[in-house]
Amino acid sequence: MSEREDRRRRSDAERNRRRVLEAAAEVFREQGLEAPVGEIAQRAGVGRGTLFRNFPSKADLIAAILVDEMSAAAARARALCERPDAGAALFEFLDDIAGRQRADRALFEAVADSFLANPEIRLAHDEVIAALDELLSAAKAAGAVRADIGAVDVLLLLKGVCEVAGTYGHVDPGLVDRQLDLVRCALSAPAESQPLRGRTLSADELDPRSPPAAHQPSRRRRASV
Amino acid sequence: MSEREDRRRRSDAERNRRRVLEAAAEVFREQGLEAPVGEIAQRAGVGRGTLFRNFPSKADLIAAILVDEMSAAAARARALCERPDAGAALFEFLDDIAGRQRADRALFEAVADSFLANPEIRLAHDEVIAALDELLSAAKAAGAVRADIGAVDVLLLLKGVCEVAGTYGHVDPGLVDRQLDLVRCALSAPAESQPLRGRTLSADELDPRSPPAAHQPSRRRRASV
DNA sequence: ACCTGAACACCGTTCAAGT
DNA sequence: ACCTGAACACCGTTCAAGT
Repeated sequence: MSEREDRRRRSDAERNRRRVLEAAAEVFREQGLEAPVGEIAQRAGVGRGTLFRNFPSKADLIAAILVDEMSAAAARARALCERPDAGAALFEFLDDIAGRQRADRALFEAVADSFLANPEIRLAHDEVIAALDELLSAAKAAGAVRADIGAVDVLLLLKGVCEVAGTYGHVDPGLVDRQLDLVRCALSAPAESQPLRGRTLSADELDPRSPPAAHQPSRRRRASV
Repeated sequence: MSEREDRRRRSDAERNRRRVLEAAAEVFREQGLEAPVGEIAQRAGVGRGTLFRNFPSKADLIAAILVDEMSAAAARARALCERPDAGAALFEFLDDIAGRQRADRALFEAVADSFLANPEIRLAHDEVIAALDELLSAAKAAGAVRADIGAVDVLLLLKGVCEVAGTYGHVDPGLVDRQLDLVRCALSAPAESQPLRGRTLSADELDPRSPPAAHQPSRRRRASV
């Protein structure tokens, strides 16, 4: 409770931390994740040592940015849940994410590596899945989406499109829209016509460290439907 | 024509080149593309200089492997064209590629970077597109696939699934099958129900260096239908 | 407490010296 | 001609020395 004296120094450090985060987001957006940390530190106006004091490794820095962007995405998804047309809301979310990926090479590039290790990423990821699940449930209820898929299925399809968007999005922007339309076809196809192999996974089961899946949901996290 | 004397020396060099290629494919398959070239040279039993004599850069080495695998994939696709059930043949090709990606992390990881620059990759890529186009035309004629998509559309969907397979394929193998089933739904959905935005691209238009697309096919390369 | 930049380790690439 | 490994450049990370 008595942290009055610390404030001054901490605020300096906190300011540096924020500067590094902003510079990193900027540099990664422009150059991709291979950009050297030296440039980030330079643009943030701090020494390299300060960068590593706040983020023990480059991967941690990337993860921190990813957490921010995932939380923001989850918030946007929750906002879309208010929309009257649930089907349109879901597809608008997919368009939204893919559009951002087109402007920011680094966005989904980061998803590949970091997931497993970082617990903060896990939390943000769960948040995204929960919001997407809500959107999806409403879209199913509205008859806009087939009943036999889950939020993880949708997220993986989206990841695929974003990966393509990162590679070819700058060649022809319409290409991403087209891929998304195809995903839409897959999601709205009648479930009876072509049953899917396997089953939808829970967010937990995507974590490689989790045991082979006991097949029983351990704790029900209900999305307010 | 008079290359008798050279043969002896060349055969040594050629053997080294092949050893490097084999070692590289092995190492990349096991460790991904970030594996150090030093280990490749060591496993091939040559000095690092020899590796760089045959492949001016690590990217060139990766490209060489990719060309081999793409040519092989194109050959398999052409073989599938003989099948009586054209729809099944197309989807078997998709399963085949995705299955290989699951076993070899590096396979599609390489696609992202190298395409643009390397002309040999362009040739192999065109070969894949041509074979896929043939499979696709037959599947359309058989009524198994909608008429309004092209080979590039299919390839990009496949790339998306393979990207996911590379990241999560080891968590649950069935996940990849499921994603492929969803792609299948997208491909076999009736074209009338949900028209796609944009238009399908030609292989040339995927090349970022090619001009903004004159919209007129410069040279008709007919696939023997 | 926090900051800094010199120093270290690692990896892709080059090249002088060998045969 | 081709091979080799020492040497170089670059980048992530650490740490002794500053304030």
